[in-house]
Amino acid sequence: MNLDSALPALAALAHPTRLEAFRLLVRNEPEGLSTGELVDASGLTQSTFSTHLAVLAKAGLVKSEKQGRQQIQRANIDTLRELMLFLAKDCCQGRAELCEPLLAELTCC
Amino acid sequence: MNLDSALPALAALAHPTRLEAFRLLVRNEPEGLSTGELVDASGLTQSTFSTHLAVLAKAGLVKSEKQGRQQIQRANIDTLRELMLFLAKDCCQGRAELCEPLLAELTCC
DNA sequence: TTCATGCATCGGAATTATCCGATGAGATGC
DNA sequence: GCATCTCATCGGATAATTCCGATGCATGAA
Repeated sequence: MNLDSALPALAALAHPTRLEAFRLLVRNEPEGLSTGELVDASGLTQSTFSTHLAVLAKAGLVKSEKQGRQQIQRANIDTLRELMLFLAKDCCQGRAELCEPLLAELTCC
Repeated sequence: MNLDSALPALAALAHPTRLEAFRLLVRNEPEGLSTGELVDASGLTQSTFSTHLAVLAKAGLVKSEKQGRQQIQRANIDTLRELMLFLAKDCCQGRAELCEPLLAELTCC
């Protein structure tokens, strides 16, 4: 993950509909949810939500898979991990004291 | 950090100029940099960069302090930590196996 | 074959973001 | 007082985002 791949990921998450959808998918790992279920949860139109989903997919945060005539969506935790590593990297280089509290709180969960 | 505070933070970082400025401030902790130095690094107009800085400040990612007639900007690592915790929380609840690789890579730095 | 379902994509309208130059406010130096 | 420096804010132009209904394209059922 570099600047060019972190920016689309951040932009994808910087929208209430997309952030909610992504978190919903994370909570539904590893089964995933169909696009229709996500549409219902969003309260938006099917076409509108479809474009949001495309943004998440283009950023690598969501992977989809055909299943009959449904499209099953799954969160890509690897991309989330890489994004967090990218954000944390600058803090940690040469000054671990900045990231230690972060690690302390992360390990508790 | 909840959804309403995470969204402005994500939106603030989802712009090349702001992400670069924030990372530059993180690397310059804890001294900080003046607004003018950040403007020079951005290559943008002073007024344009000032609005970007206001976005970062409003999201709580940057704190500023007067020093003479300069404004010293500093990264707020607490907000970054809270944002990362917010993003990681959903992965970890009930399924530590999703976040373990993340922690493993974070502890190495 | 025919019909219905699930989803992506197109066209267009409304909103928002981004950028710049110009101006204003506060602090410092002469 | 007066000029200068540093930065925030205003107006306005351009570009991007967001949203919806309509359409198209598969898949599965009748």
